[in-house]
Amino acid sequence: MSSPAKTELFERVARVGKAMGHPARLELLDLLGQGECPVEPLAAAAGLRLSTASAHLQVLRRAGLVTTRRAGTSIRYSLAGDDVATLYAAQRAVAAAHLDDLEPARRAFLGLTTNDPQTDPAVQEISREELLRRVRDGHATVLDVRPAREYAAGHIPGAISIPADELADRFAELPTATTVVAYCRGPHCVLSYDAVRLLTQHGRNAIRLVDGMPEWRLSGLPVAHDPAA
Amino acid sequence: MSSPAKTELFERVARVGKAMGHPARLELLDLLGQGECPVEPLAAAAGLRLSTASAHLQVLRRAGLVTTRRAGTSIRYSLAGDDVATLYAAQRAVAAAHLDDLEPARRAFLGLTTNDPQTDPAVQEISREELLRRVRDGHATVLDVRPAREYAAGHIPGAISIPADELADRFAELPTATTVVAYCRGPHCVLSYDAVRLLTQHGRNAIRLVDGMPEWRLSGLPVAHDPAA
DNA sequence: ACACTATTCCATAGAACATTGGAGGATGAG
DNA sequence: CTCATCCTCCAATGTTCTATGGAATAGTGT
Repeated sequence: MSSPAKTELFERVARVGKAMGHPARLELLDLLGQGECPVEPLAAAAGLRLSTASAHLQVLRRAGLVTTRRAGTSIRYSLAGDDVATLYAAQRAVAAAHLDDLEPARRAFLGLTTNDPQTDPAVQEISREELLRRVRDGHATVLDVRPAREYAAGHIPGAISIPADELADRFAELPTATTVVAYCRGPHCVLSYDAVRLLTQHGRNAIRLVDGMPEWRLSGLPVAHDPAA
Repeated sequence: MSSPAKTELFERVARVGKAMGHPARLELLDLLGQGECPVEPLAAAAGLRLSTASAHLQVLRRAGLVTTRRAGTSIRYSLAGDDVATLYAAQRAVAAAHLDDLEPARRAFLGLTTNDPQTDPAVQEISREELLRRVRDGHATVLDVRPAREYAAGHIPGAISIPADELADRFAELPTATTVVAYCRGPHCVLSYDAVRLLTQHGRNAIRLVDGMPEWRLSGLPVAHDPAA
């Protein structure tokens, strides 16, 4: 009954799902959502061997989710389009809505203690609109705690870049009069949570922007690019 | 470097992708997009053995994509929410946009000959808005060619139900003065293509509605439900 | 042309997945 | 109570996927 042509058609669509069906590949998509990147830094950030990361990237490429471009001696991977970032966000949303054990895992990973991010004593969040309001009124300093490469690939206009692992040594660069609004890669990135906790422990007013850079961009808000390659 | 908590978090999200990474499961999602349904008709429609279909449905259920409800002696499966239908549509869109061999496979399955559905001599399509306009002006008869069960679970208001396999015997029920606009399950369903070709061969004015029932519903347009269970 | 570097390819072993037929469970009908 | 129906669960098989370390490759810069 099942025609081969039908199976073949659904198999094509399934290739996309299959590619998004492995934790390592989802993490690579998460990282690529920040901007194009060579293989080696991707592997390092995801905690993968180089050959493993390369193999996963091939799967993503064959599924049409990422593309490559040669830049000098290295090969830069990037998402094949905004629709891929949107698909990834939709999958996260479905998982969050219908899987009972996702939110506990998320809280465990991010170091959250209470159920509601709005009432967590350690890390509170504001919306993108609220951030824009506070910046306009001069009450907020926007802090990008992602690695320098990702900041360079695109960041919120006016944001200061202090990668999370340098934050403890670079407090001085942050003004004390305003609230610091930290952001990072997105809802599954620990960097801004750690940053807000660190700043708060040192008596600063610090808060987190909901989501991260890809969601900012997908919302149609402006993105600043570093002129440096 | 890769924390177990991080892998665990991404694994949860990957479960959704993995569930959408098999052609049979995508077809089941496609069918469930028409409305809730017991296992046996699903298996029959997808061309699967009962135990195979059941196993796939368990995977979908564990991934949070479908839910079950007991109705007498049978168990009705349905999509866990509109977000699942949206995710499925997004995955189809990404596959269509970035996979070179999807469109050929689609055309082969649906029996299309030219690249552009608007110029295909056999099957032309109109938008949902155009359908509404024509119906309002009395120039169109809407025809639902899906199985009776799916029509009963939700259909375009005013549509006539003639399942595709009965169409050849039931021409008489269709008015001759208006154009027949046939619709079915969606862009990966062959029923309305076959129906339009059949009607056209018999000298009727027939045309296809773009996409199908789930996309109509997700567009926020009204859906009529059969009072019968 | 040379060597260098970033990345892919390869072979393999182990893990996860899909299919199948049949046994087992729950529900409603008689 | 027993039967019939509908579905799930199970165990076994074959298939596909993943990780790994090392070899191979392909552009680049000198």
